[in-house]
Amino acid sequence: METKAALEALSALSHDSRLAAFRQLVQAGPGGMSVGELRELLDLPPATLTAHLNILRAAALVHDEREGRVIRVRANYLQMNALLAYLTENCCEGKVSCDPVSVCKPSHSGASR
Amino acid sequence: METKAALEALSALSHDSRLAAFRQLVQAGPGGMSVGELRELLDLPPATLTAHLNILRAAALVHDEREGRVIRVRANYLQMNALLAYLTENCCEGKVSCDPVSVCKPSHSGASR
DNA sequence: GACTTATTTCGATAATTTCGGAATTATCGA
DNA sequence: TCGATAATTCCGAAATTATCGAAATAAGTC
Repeated sequence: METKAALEALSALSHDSRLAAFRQLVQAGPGGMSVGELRELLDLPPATLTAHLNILRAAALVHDEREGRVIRVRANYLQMNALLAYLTENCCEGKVSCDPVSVCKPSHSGASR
Repeated sequence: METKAALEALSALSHDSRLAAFRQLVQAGPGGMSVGELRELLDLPPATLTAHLNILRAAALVHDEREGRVIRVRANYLQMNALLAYLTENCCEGKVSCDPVSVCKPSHSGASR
């Protein structure tokens, strides 16, 4: 991951509602959630939620898939892990335990609902 | 770590110069760097760098210590790890490999230059 | 004390981000 | 095709954040 992408991901996450949304999705796992479920949980006006989702999307922190009238959103674990790795890169002059971060993977890639 | 602190850390890191500064410090290890060294590396006017450092300080992402005329700044690895842990908390409904993050520790706490 | 270097605070201007109502697009079922 | 539901785009006022010169503070040297 290069700096630009990391910055985009970090600014995306540096907002109350977006951080909450992302964490909900991370905890929801590979099944993700619909925009509507998210909207209800976070209690935001639709336009506001969409604006936030667009920022998370642009940062590639979430994925989208339309399922009929509903849009299903999922956390992008690869991008999340890439961000964590970026932050800790070459940590401590390489002298200490600084393995490349490997934290969370979606169970089987492409798992559906 | 609670949400408020995580948010503060994320916004602190979501800026070009601050991210660069923090990563320099992470890579510098427990020895840290002086504000002056940082200023030269990042090529920023003193007032601007101080403003950024104040934000990283408020977020507890860095520590300070005055050494004579110089101020030595160090990355706060505990806070960094807490942030990573916060982001991945309860990842994937606990179904997959989601161990609490443990990424980087300062070699011996309190090591001085 | 006078001088030098290191860093911070102040404060004013400039740039960016946030919010959300209203209008719009997409999909489905009848 | 019509009506309902889901989600998005548009856009501009309000709030927040960034930038940095100039003045101030801190510490060391002579």
